[in-house]
Amino acid sequence: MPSCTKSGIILASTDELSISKTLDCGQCFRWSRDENGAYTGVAGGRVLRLWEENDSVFCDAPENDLPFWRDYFDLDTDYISAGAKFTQSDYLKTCAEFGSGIHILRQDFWEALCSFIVSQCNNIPRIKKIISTLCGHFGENLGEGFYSFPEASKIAALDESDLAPLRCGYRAAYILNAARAVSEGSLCPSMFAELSPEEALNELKKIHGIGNKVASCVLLFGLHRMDAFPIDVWMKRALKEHFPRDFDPKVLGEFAGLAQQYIFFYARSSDGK
DNA sequence: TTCCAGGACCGGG
DNA sequence: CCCGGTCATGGA
Repeated sequence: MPSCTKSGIILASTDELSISKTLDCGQCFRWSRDENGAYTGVAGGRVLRLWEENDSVFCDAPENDLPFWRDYFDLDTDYISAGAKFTQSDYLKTCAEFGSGIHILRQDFWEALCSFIVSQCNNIPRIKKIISTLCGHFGENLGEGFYSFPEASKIAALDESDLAPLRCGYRAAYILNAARAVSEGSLCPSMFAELSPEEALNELKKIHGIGNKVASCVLLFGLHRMDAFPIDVWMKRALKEHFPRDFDPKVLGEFAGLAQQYIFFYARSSDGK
């Protein structure tokens, strides 16, 4: 992509970070790939374009935003070492190898919360479509067709009829409910700092519309609690087929959530998505 | 037409 | 604690 390189700066090596795996593994819903393999998306009210070239990941971020994107892509965590610990079975090793280059993004808490409410009993293309519509209707216009993820306070002020264009069905009430909790401050990221994994899970599940799975996703993707282990229909199938009946994710250690993402990505990929 | 998708809630056993 | 029904929507 010669047109990209003129203003590109290096974000990471392709050994550290695979942008295609990281952005298409199902943890985020606001990135899209163009015909050249470059990705464009929005996070933190910023638009970013990034691509791989000559064993490096380039991006078009302004210099001032580099710290933000380094944090977002979690570039200060050693994923190569973390992934190398998953040697408990050949299947797990296969998944870890297949998913090498995946990073767990440090996404915004409210965005992850809202996105994974939308995700329930839904498929990924439609989740993306609903979130795109949500941002287009209620986010800030960032130019060139991009919109920020709307603040919780903005959504909290709406009612169900305002969310009708999303076509998200019964999830609309859940979105409003969560938005109000975040907006009022009864639910905020800092309140989880001192909580054990179980306590944090239970705190999130107090919100009507958030159960075990969505809460686990919020912990992993919105609070970067790497031990969280979301189990959806794909994970249930994989666990049933490749793990003992009494399998406890705790045996996978502090990065169990990364293992979960390797397994999820492998299961979906080998099924043709 | 029926089944499925990164589920959750509710009632009853 | 586990079970089945129900909750919208759209694509296969």
